[in-house]
Amino acid sequence: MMDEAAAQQAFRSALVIEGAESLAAIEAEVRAFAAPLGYDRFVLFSASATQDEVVERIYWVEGDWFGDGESVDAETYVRRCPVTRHILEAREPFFWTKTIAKEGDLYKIVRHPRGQGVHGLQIPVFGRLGLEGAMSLGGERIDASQRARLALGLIATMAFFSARRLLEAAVEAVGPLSDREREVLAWTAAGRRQVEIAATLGLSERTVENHLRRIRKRLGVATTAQAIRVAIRNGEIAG
Amino acid sequence: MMDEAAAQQAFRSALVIEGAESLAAIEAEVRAFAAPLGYDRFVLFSASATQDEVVERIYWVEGDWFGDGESVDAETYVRRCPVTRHILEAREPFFWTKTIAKEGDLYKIVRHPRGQGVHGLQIPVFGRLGLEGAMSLGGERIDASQRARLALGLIATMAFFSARRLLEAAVEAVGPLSDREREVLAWTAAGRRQVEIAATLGLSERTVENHLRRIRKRLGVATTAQAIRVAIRNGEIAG
DNA sequence: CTTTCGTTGAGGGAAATCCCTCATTTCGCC
DNA sequence: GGCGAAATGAGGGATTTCCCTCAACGAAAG
Repeated sequence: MMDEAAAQQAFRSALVIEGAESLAAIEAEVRAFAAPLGYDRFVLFSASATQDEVVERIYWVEGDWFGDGESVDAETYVRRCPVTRHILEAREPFFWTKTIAKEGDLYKIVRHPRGQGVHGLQIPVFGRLGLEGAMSLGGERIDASQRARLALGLIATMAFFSARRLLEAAVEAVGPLSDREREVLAWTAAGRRQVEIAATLGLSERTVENHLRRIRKRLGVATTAQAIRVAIRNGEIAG
Repeated sequence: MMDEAAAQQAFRSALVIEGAESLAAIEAEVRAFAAPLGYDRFVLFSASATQDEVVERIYWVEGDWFGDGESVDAETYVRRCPVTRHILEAREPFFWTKTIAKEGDLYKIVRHPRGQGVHGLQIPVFGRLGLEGAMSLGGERIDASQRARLALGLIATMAFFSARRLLEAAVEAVGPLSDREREVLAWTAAGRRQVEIAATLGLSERTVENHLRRIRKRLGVATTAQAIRVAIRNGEIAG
């Protein structure tokens, strides 16, 4: 059970993670903090609520998630795990339990995991565009206290943003849209009007309008509404 | 400066706030936790990047935010404060400083507030729909350490969700769309204009327009472009 | 050093959307 | 039978978006 020192350690770890300069450093810190609480399986990934594929990109996967002898790879496992899909409806971190039944694995969202099997904590990470990522931690004898939930929530959120900062920086500029265009479109998808976006970004209405026209042209669509869908499909903006 | 006991207290307070049954209880807990850190001014409100008004509803305002003798009410103050608007661009909690210059108050976003004037910490709160609220804390001699930032971030996030739970009883009833509405929206997402959809479905332009308005209302969004994203997110239409 | 590209901004006008209210019909339900 | 919700449609006006062209500036690329 988390004590005073652990509470202090949570903030210390969060700061270390925030300033981390490599994914390995993040992993090490998370591992070190979570191990005493009984967690020894980790998954960290970016996500979006876009239809089928919840999981966008997996940053880190570690530990014995599948029962031994399973032949599925980590990626497939994460993507099809029902617990992963549940973050679509989740508004906050939640515990889950996997029990092995005769018909196969049975996953359940629970308030207080106990008993046999693998238990875990799934932490959705929200940002300006809604669901942006998540972290899942698991183990067989975990600290499932409310305090652990809060502390791991803090750690996981920091880990996600920090990992994304490190990993997505190099990969940026993939799509045909420029940064500015993506920004304008993201705000449009968020429901803001041209004049509002202009105010927010410190531009003239004209410029925002010009950006949007350019966006439509680039995406080869007729209307802005369609541009939203195409952009989401292409991963240009978050779903 | 936050010590071990304070770290422990942060989690304890967060849990108290999570389980609070009245706004007063939340306020008391936040006050109690923040006071030792030098914070004695508070604002808690729901916000949205999808409306013209950033601030939607103010849950709690307390403390001497304006210099004495000011005649503006709290609401007006919060709504027009430049720091408040900055949460639109923020991705994480940030410190700010208000210095009193001859030409009026000068607000600045800073990393380490110091010196004369009122300092504060603004904490944006994100949820499934992106920016959903924020909390601002201020004082004249505040603990602006990184650890305090994390702890107050935790407290503020919890305070917001808890306050909203109490005050916005049956909000967020994102009702499902009717078949016809879904059909109209699907065509819209496909890039068709209202008049084209009317022709395709054998309706009048008016009806298509009325359907779209109803859709926006149901999804609780401001523009059709936003409706596309929200509908995709909810699985109403294909992404 | 020239060209390209991204970003910014504008004029002028056409087209489309959005907003309010009101009304009719159909359909399932108690 | 009456009641509410969905679907349909309209009037009339206010906003907003969209389209075309033109132009300047800086940075990066050739």
